[in-house]
Amino acid sequence: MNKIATIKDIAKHLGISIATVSRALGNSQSIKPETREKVLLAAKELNYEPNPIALSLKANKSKTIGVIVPQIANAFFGNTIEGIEEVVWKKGYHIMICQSYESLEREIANTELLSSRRIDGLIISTSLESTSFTHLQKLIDKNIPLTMFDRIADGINGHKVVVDNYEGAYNATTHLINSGNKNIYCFTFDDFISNTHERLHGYKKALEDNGLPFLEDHVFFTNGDLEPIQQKLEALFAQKQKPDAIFMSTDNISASIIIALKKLNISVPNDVAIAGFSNNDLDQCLQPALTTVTQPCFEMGKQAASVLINTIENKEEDITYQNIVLRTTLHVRESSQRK
Amino acid sequence: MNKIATIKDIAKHLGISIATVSRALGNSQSIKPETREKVLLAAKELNYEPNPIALSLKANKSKTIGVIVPQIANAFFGNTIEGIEEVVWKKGYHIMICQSYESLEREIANTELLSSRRIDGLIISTSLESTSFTHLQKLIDKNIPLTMFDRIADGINGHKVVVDNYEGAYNATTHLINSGNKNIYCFTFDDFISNTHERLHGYKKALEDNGLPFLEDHVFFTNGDLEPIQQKLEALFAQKQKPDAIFMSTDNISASIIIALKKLNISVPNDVAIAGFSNNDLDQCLQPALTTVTQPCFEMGKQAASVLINTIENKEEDITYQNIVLRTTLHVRESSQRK
DNA sequence: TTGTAAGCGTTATCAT
DNA sequence: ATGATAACGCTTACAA
Repeated sequence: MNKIATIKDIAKHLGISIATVSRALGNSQSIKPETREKVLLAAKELNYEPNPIALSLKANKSKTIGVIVPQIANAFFGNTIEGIEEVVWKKGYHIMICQSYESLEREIANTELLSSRRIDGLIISTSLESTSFTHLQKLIDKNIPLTMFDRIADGINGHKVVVDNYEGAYNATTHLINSGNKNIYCFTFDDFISNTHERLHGYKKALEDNGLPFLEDHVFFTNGDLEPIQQKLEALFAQKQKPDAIFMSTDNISASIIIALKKLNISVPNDVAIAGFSNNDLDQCLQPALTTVTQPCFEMGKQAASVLINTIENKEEDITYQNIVLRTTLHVRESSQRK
Repeated sequence: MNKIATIKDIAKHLGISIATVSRALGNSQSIKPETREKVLLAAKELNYEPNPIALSLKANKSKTIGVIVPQIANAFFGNTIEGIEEVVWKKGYHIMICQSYESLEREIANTELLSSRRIDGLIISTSLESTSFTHLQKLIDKNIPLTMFDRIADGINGHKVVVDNYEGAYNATTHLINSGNKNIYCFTFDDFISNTHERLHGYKKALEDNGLPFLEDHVFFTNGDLEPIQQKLEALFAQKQKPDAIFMSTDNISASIIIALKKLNISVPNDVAIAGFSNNDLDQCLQPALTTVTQPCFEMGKQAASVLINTIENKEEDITYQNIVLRTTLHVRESSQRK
């Protein structure tokens, strides 16, 4: 059993003071080169590793950034976290990841836990249940800086990193229209969460700009669960006036729609054209007829972490919160032209 | 700006000693109930939150468990981490997640970083490059307990949580044989990594038990990248003696094979039957002809965390390392019967 | 029942 | 250039 040495051990070993050891190990000028040499050597010999916990206590900084996402196993968030990590490790920080599982209650619990763990900052994508944000406000009151990404809280002071959801939805819908579709449905989550709100807006505007009517009953609100989506599709395709196309507002919804269409034996794009937000590699590969709007998750994570760490390290200055908007990419894999 | 109070603040506020506050806040018996009341009240008023960093320094425990996996965004590891988290948070610990990206170098760097961060234990699934495990041995020498899961290092002292890879492979291969297939290929990673080693073994044994020959050239070693897999398949199906079926040894390989077959216009199960390891929901849904061996990721994570925390909290006793083997599930979605 | 003080590992402010 | 000491927040003998 190899106990990790402390500066105290080194001091004792060398018969000098701990202060001198500390200076030798740090960047201090006021240290005789030879002493430094000696200390460095002893440190290596004794297996010294600085104790970050002691440093944290001293500096009142944890060098830890909290991350709260709905679910890691979701590819979108998984990839974003990779981006966060890339930046964070490089800057000597580490991350503590929590999952809200789309529950506001757990999100609040996580926020409090992270705060009590003395994180230096928080990166969050709020849960679908989160309509009130007092837990985030509390954090800000404690002077813990914040980056929100993807799903953001408008009234809250913090960095905001999002993609241009409006544009993505607009482009996808426009693509469907240009492919000759007129009777276009929208499957989305709701009109309150920041990102789906914008996407619904993009869908509407694309219709309008192309002289197509926006019909309330063409918007179906869903959390992405397969069952209700399948039922809704079944009902829609039982009508005499069937959908030409569907704009899918989220990852989950896209996945469920693809599966449901398969189960219902509705062929894409022969029976219906589909386009929408999706970051899942597999359905890109398996569905050549699917046009997807993909988000730069990795880049998003990098930006989110980058602005946050900047703020953390320059706390003395006035904080100016960044509003970063990234572009989505429209992947057209095969014409969705109706026959 | 709401500074978080310390016990010192409370003591000053109440005009009593720090020690008394500490006792009131803890489980000490030797404290007058009224004093405790007073302290608790003041703590609430002043916004007191215990500082885990100070506690760590005192107790020489970080209440932190390190987790190293190849990649979070991979559904298998994402789900496992969810299981780990479930247990860990409940026990008052938290996790620090690192990714090796299948690189031994990064795995070593991560191990050292986590160790210097004073983790209380490590949960790891080693990278595909990891054939030497001195970095893990170093950890054990530092008395940091270890759980390995999925991909394990045989010679290393630590808990091991795996699925019955042999059985899973045996069942999948047997299923292919029972469906009337004789000329069965195996696509696998290698014969050294613990899990794929066992899977190859299961494949062989199933052939043997059914009186089929094992042919070296029927085993294709691949890291799961699409390109080489597609080329190999193209070559195989250009032969006069085409494959009847393919046993796929890993998640990635399964995904790439499905995509490649699609691109090559080889139909499943008409042209070829396939079965293998896969934990991706999507391909389960999209490929009714695919028979999959799924692993209980979530359960695996729970077990991994559970045995580790037990060891951490009972360090005084002799450590007995657990060897936990979970069962896989064979999902047969449609007969892979050859026509 | 309460207070005093040492200690966890480190840095920083004094002196020397 | 170096040493002694206080401080970070907390727990815990030891004294009172």
